[in-house]
Amino acid sequence: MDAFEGASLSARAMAARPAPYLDELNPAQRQAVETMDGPVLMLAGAGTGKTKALTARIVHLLNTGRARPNEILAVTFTNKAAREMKNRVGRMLGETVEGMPWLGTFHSICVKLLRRHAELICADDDDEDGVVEGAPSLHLKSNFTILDTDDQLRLLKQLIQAAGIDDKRWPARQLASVIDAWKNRALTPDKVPSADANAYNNKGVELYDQYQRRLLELNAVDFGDLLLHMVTIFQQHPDILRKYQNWFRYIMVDEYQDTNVAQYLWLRLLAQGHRNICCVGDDDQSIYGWRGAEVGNILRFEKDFEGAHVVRLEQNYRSTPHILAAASGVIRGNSNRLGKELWTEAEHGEKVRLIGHWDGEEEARWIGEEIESMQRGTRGARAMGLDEMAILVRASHQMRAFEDRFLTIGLPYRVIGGPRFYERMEIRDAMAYFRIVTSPDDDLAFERIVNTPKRGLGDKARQTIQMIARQNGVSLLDGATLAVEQGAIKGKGAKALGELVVNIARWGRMTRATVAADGDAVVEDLLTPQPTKTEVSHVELAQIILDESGYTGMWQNDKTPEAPGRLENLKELVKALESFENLQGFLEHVALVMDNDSDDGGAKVSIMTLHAAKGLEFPAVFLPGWEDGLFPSQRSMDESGVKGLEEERRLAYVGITRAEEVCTISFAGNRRVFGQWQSQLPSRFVDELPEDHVEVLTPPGLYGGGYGAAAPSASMSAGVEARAAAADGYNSPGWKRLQARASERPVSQPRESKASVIDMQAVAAFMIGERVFHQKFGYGAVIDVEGDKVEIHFEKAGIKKVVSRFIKPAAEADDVPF
DNA sequence: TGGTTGTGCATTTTT
DNA sequence: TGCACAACCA
Repeated sequence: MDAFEGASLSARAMAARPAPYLDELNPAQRQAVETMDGPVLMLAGAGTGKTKALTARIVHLLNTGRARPNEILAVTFTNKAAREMKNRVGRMLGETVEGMPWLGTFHSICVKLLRRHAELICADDDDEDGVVEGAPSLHLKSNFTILDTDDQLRLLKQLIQAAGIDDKRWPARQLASVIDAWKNRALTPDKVPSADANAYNNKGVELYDQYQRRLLELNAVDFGDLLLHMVTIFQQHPDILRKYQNWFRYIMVDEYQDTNVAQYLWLRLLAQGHRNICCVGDDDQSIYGWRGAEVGNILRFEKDFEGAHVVRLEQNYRSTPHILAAASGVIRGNSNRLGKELWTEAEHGEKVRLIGHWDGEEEARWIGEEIESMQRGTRGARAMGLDEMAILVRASHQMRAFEDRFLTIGLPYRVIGGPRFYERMEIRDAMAYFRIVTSPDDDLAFERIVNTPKRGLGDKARQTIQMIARQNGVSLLDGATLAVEQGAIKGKGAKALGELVVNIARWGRMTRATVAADGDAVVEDLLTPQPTKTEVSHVELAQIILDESGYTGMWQNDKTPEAPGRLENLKELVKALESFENLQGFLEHVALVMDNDSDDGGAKVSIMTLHAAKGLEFPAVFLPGWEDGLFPSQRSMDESGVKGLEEERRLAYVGITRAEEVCTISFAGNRRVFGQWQSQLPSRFVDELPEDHVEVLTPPGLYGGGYGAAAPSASMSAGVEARAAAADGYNSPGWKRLQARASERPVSQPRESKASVIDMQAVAAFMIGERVFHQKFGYGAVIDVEGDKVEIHFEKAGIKKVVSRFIKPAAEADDVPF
């Protein structure tokens, strides 16, 4: 079956004349839709109807007969966005959406393409004259498996060990991220610039090379390869590139600000011919710099594609003026922008609300109650449903506080973007079973399941299998068979392994039987007698595999609290099989298609990270945890400096602009970090909120009432006055002044408070260069002061960041000069 | 082999 | 604080 075949809706779409969808657009949107030839950059702010415009453009292309559905390449970043766009196109056309095979994520499209050309990826392919001795040159095969992060780590770990590198000092995940970054920048091992060569203890490139070779041996690719391989193929095979350039007559890219170098190259190669490329994006919403996205791509679009039309979408249909103004105020702090001013016709609306809390738990408690009262309609103009509210956090560990709280008060919630369904351990185990059954060469799958459930096969047994397999040049599964036959493995393990091998072979036969039955054997079925034993559907077979292998049993006997959930997931997995023809088809699609959108009814509050919230909108949004170090994240600032800070600010912008009616920002004075209580300063972004559009709320509990003793722990129990002081400092309009004072005051001052009392005002009482003493780290010199955190170069312990109340001026600690 | 205990470290963000 | 991994013991 060729994906290039025409699609059913094309004929009708092309015949259609009227274009009612155009009437629904505003002038800017309409311009973006009707500028059909040549490069177009649609600069679309948050909530300006860019998806609508993009969809209309697709429909218009079809409607005017400029392209057939399968000649349009439309790329999104998430499966969800792709699905949504398909649905919208279908709705606009009043047709089903089967006909847009090239609407999808970068990854899903590249999988399709790469399966057609996999054999072009090989080792040592440019050497014509016999280089390889003995070893046949390796080619990728079209049935390659896609490595997930876990497999990738396992593989790298093996390589690191083989290279004799101390895994503790250079963990595999570090190598993984180095390689990942290279792939994002479209750097194959031979192209890694020498400036990067010292990455990973100078062994980075070498290991990268070995890793790629190993992947080829395993007939596998990782996420980055999907794109990178396609770029390589396009670069090395102009004829193939030309074929696709001609085929994809129109190219559309959503969220262009998030493209990395590899994606950018890929797109540029494809668009080179006709240059009918339309990119949509918002430089202010570029929040994936950390995984290689280059805001530069959107900033230099006009240079890349000369004569590009730039259309600005600036009318916002989503939020109230106050919310919009607050977001604009924050994003104004960034310097490198294309510049857009969003405006709205909406008039009324609440100001953005700001509230400070004593600690993270109180914050969760307050938000919980606020949600309940909004639900009842006691607060604000109308009663809201739970699914109209969302809590957006910076880092996923912040979710815990809310989950705890909501569980105790019985507030239904849903966490979006947790570990994806197919990434869960049990799902991957089950998939590994399916994989080894359908393709016995899959060594990764074999490794994963040999001893799951426990079969008494430990490290030694596995090494033996490895060895035998390598000696005979066969797969691990065959190696295991040999090992059993030769008696290389003894005892319980041998028996269990023997059974496993036999079972896998048997299931494999059953699979092939079901494939045949599902296939085109209708006529033959009438002629040949029914194959008696093979009358199982692939769904039943999957169940049989899981049951007979003992995998289901393993979880049934497991008494940990997660076990029932895992069994539930397995059931779901088996159910998901129903929509596929056979196991093989399922395996090909699952990794890229399945997500955990389990819409198990009932209105629920959504909890998610800011990243996961991009593209979504909610009437009411809570943005907790606006504290320096948490948001903006310390790490982001440490690693990428101003660039990092600007990305954090864009994240703040994304957060605020998710809100339609009510936006509530909050921060806590104290937070538990690694089980330690730490005092926090409000985020610098809080200061950047324009005062006229913000209402500062007073937290409950300030006047003695409210929540009783919320003292976080005995040692830190601060007593009423400190608490009141904290709350007062933050929530009277003085919160801004307090911060100003703190930052103006890197001067050494005698501090009055004792360390046992939390005093918000006791911040930053040290001077840069001052010699200080710390109980644990000893003596050191102050390098930097930031809020109440002081960065110190300790003589013994190196550079550390310490909360100021844990250090003393060196003179106080010890008068003896050094 | 497999289970247990102990240590050290960690929290961004994900197709 | 809690998880992951390593060393240890049965």
